[in-house]
Amino acid sequence: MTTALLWLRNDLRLTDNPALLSAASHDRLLPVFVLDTDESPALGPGGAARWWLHESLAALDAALRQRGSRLLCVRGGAMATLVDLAARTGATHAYWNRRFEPAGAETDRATAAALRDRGLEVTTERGGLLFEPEEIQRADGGPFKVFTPFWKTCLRTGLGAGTAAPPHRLPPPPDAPAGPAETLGLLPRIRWYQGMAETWNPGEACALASVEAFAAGPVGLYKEHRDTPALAATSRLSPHLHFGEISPRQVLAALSARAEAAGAVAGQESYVRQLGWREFGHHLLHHFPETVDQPLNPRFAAFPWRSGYDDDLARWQQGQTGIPLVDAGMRELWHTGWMHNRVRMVVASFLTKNLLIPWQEGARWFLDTLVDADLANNTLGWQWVAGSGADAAPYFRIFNPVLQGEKFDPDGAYVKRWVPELAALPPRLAHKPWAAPSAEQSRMAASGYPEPMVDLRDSRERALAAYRNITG
DNA sequence: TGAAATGTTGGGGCG
DNA sequence: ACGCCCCAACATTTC
Repeated sequence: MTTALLWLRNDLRLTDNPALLSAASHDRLLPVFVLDTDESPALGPGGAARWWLHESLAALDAALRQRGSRLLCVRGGAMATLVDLAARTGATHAYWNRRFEPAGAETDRATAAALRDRGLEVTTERGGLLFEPEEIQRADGGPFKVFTPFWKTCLRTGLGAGTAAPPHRLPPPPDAPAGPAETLGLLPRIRWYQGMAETWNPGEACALASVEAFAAGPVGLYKEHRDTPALAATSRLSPHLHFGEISPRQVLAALSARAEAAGAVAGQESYVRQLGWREFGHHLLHHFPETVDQPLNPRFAAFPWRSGYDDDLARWQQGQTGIPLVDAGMRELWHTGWMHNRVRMVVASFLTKNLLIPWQEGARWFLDTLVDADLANNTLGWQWVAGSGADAAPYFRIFNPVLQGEKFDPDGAYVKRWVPELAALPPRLAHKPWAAPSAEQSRMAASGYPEPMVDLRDSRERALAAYRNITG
């Protein structure tokens, strides 16, 4: 008689889950999720992600129950919890899929050692990346810092194929206390997540439905429409991927299954390249863990960020900057827990360049408000925009939110959706309400829409001057 | 996965 | 017909 612990973390799915498949060969199986109280709160799930996590765990529990199993959710130190559960259930084996965030990987090493000390056989399986961070290296063995050669190496290595079907039936759980998702206390008392609940359906079943829907149509126009935030042209898979409700291998498989029907080679390539950025983010975080809050480029340690910016930071967070595209993005984020990627770049550029507020503040806000809050992707994105990271945009690449708006939201549909104060403006003026006739301006002022908090030209010049400070 | 300034070219209006 | 100027359109450079 053997009993296995299956430690689930960012792999909340039954399909293509290597650890689950291996663990299912035992007589008894206890799937467990631990909300790790030893983890630094800054690295744990933020508010929006906690809502998602709750829903996803509940969905996973339901799916497990259909197969004769169930999920145990526990709050506590991860290592102590697993050691305790092993003792209480007489577990002989433990399984999990590897994860790659520095703190998590360290916890995993310590936990594996502790369980092995107590006589368990511990097996870790391939995690939710196409390539584990050490699998891709430069010819000299070092890590990549530039995306294109990284991605070429990935493509040359081969993206792999084949995903595992979910088991029909799972071994029954050993005697153990019940622990539904509610015991984790992830949901806030105030129902601020209403907008998220209206926008998203967490859980594996919905992840699978989303990828099928995307593969069946929108991916064909992805290359053309991916930068148009008013359209539903992107996959919206980021939170599903973050929690591992679907693996990137499954995404690739779904795309290639539909490839000929959709006739969408260019769109697919362009989309798969985005999965490549996800791989690259994890590669970088693994090799440069300090970049979570330190600039990868050491020159930026001396950057003259402003101080005493709390009020300005709050206006950015609340979508009250007076710049339509920035405010629309920040309000979309607050309401839905998500923001279109083109707009993420614009709001990030505005915070770091036009407001000279450290990118770490923006990164922290995103981690707290995004349902797809992912340490690797978020760190890469913010350092990229700030110009301090790997393969970064040169610092002087400063987005002009008016031009970006006119280019990617030409009729103003996106900004009007999230900033209703702008509804009456003609498309020509939707991204620069300050140029509207004065009667229209006073109407907007009455609706509460603010004047721009900075002059875009002056603040651009100020940013360039600050940049010259550190480049000498 | 930038924007703005500066340079170049060529068509057309006009004396 | 010709030269001149203007300026849009595009290309290049700079930040």
